[in-house]
Amino acid sequence: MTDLLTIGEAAKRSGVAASALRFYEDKRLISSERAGSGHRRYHRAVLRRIAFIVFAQRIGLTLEEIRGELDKLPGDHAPNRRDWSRLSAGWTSRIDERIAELERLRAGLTECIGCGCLSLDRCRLVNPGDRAGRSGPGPRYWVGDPRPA
Amino acid sequence: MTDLLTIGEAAKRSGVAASALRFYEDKRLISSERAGSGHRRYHRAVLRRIAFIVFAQRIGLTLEEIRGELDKLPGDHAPNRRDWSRLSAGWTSRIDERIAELERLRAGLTECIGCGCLSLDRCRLVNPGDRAGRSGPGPRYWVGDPRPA
DNA sequence: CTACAAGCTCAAGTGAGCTTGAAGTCAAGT
DNA sequence: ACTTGACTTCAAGCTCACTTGAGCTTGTAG
Repeated sequence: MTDLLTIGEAAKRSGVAASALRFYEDKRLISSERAGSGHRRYHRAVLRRIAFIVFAQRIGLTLEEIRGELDKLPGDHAPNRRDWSRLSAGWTSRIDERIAELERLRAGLTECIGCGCLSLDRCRLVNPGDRAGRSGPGPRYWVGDPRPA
Repeated sequence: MTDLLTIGEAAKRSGVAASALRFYEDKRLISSERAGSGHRRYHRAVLRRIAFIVFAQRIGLTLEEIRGELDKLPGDHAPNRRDWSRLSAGWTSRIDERIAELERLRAGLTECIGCGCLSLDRCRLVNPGDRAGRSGPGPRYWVGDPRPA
């Protein structure tokens, strides 16, 4: 047992399917070396990278965005504590905004739904301004959001 | 100006695209009558229904689930305050769970990322148990989640 | 009467994030 | 030598929530 992992081992340890790991590699979120056979060999460090990816996904980042973050990691040394935490610096506000929205929605459950104000043009809970962003279910351009060119 | 809306008016008032309204109708989330011409005519009440849909989506329900909720509305009278609020009864806990997760994630930003514990098999922040559900980005069966039969 | 905007249907396309299948290679055990 | 299982690539498939386009009809303003 060296400290290089096969894709199966990496999948098992991370809980992420091998097919997903190949997909991530294809999208340049992770990288591997190859054994003589052509089989992937992962450094143990890939596990932390994968953890970071899963973490970031839960927060709501797309793989594209996550790749952008990972690209900021230094290439000259193995990323340390500070390197990782720098990446997540901006996330707190993102989380805070989402929590704030959920709290407003929760308040609306008792205050707003069913009352006369549940109306898209009048109720601040579901007004178009709040519908920007992509944190809802499914990949869609939020109603009222201009599509990217 | 009767109290029946064309699809264009409904779209404008709700902020939801006409194509989406047709799509919702196709999926039986809303309904319309037809003018002699075959054009859709919506009752004003559809606006509240649409508001409910948008609201529920922000909370993280799929259209399928939303349809299930809407089906619970009484057919014998126009839904009133109580009818609507009954629907959202179970949502509070759903929101609370999601908020709790986001708070844990936020805590992890300062405590956990970059430290030795950012490891998928050890860190409670990103462990597989927390990865169930569909509240993240994109339609996917969360890693480790069994696919529905 | 003529534009032209708005509506219709139906099929196909989009995007994210994967999974699945086909067809083949490689490594280990019996 | 043979089987089994893990791996490879590449293309195609899948879900969700829509949007877009083609081709046609309807409604309205001048």
